[in-house]
This record gives sequence, C-alpha cells and structure tokens, in this order.
Amino acid sequence: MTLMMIYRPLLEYFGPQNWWPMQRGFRPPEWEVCLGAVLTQNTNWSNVEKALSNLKASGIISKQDILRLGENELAELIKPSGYYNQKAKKLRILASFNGKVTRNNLLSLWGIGRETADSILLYAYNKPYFVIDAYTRRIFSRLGLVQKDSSYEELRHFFERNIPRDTAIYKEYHALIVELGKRFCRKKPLCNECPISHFCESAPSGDRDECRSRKFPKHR
DNA sequence: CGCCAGGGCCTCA
DNA sequence: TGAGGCCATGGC
Repeated sequence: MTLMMIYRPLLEYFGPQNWWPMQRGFRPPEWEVCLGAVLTQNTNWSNVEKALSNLKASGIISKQDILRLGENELAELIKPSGYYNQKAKKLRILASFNGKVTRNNLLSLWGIGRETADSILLYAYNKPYFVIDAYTRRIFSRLGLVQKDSSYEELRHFFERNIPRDTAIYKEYHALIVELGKRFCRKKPLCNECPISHFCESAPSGDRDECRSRKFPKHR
C-alpha cells in the first residue's frame, strides 16, 4: 500500500477541495493565507470565516492595516475565532516580520509552530512542505502506516518521501485528509461509511482487505 | 449539557 | 522531549 493509493480514492470520493485556489496562474494573496493559517489554530474554519469577515467589513486586510490597529481592537474583531488575545498578538508579530520566508525564520516567530509554518510555506508560498495535523496523525496511525507517537518531523518526512514532490498534490492531499477526518475518521470513527476502510487496520474486519501487501515498513 | 475544532506556548519533570 | 495546563468561541 502506498500513500498515493490512498490519495486517489479520497480525491475521487470527495472531489478537489480547492482550499486556497491552486490553479495555474493564480496565487492567493500571501498575507490572506497567513491570516487564515494563524486564525484556524485549533479552531473550526467556520469560526475563522466570521473573524475574516469582521476584518474585511472593517477594511482591515493588509499587514499595515493589522499593525495600525491596537492589539485590543484587533482581538475584538477576531473574537469569533477563539483564543483571540493570543491570536491578536501572533498576527501582529507575523505582520511585522519582513525577513526571508524560510521554515526556520517562521518557526522563530512566537505563535508560529510547525503546522502553521508549513501551511504558510505550502499554501501561501507554494513550497513543498507537507502539512501534518491531528487528523493526519490519527488517520494514518489507524491505517497502520505510522506509529501514533511519531514526531511531527518524522511524519512530515514520511509523507514528503512517499509522495511526488508536487505542491498541487501536497495541497490537495492535506485538504482531503482534513475532510476525511471531519466526516469519517472522527474520534469515534464511522468505518462503515468510510471510503478507504478497506485499507484500514482499525476498521471492522468485514470492511477490510485481508490479503494486501505492505509496501512500507512500519514507521518508527 | 458536553464535546471538539485544520495548535502553540510555558512549565516542570 | 514529552506530558499537562492554559488559551476561548461557536456548532452540534
């Protein structure tokens, strides 16, 4: 079993997710992707949309707009996204960053951890970093392809080694993982309706392929 | 009402 | 280097 053998049925089942538009010739505004990447930390995207529409309704879009605003006023506008005091601080720090956009430079900023950094690098700057989140860890450990306690960097390298180095695929795959996690591979999984249960070690045995070759060694 | 969502930081071993 | 506590709103 390969990672692309899982990608294909997910794409067929859910269709292209089109998170941040990824067509040729179109780049989403980098700063707007950064806004979303911070606001969505441990938060439902529908709450992020409320925060983003508050910002837009107030004409607050650009980095300069964010920095012109006081931290408390910014916090008030992004309140629906939760953790609004922390996120207001994080956004001001990120908005004032003017250095070269590298992973290490992003990680050096307070409030930007591995997942947020990789989301920004991939979706805003089109750099081939695979984004790992809680769904990724849950889904692929249930599938039996990785260990539950693998570190972030171990998981990221595992995906980057086993997927074609194509940012369009990275973007789509991560979005599909999130969709599968929300719809089927929940904390209490809905294996009976899951489109990839036949690949899964954790699914009830009736839904599973009993005779399949394991192409990957268990990831440590 | 409880649970959880596209995390990250700090503290304390 | 990892577990646990903290940050917080809104939808179901």
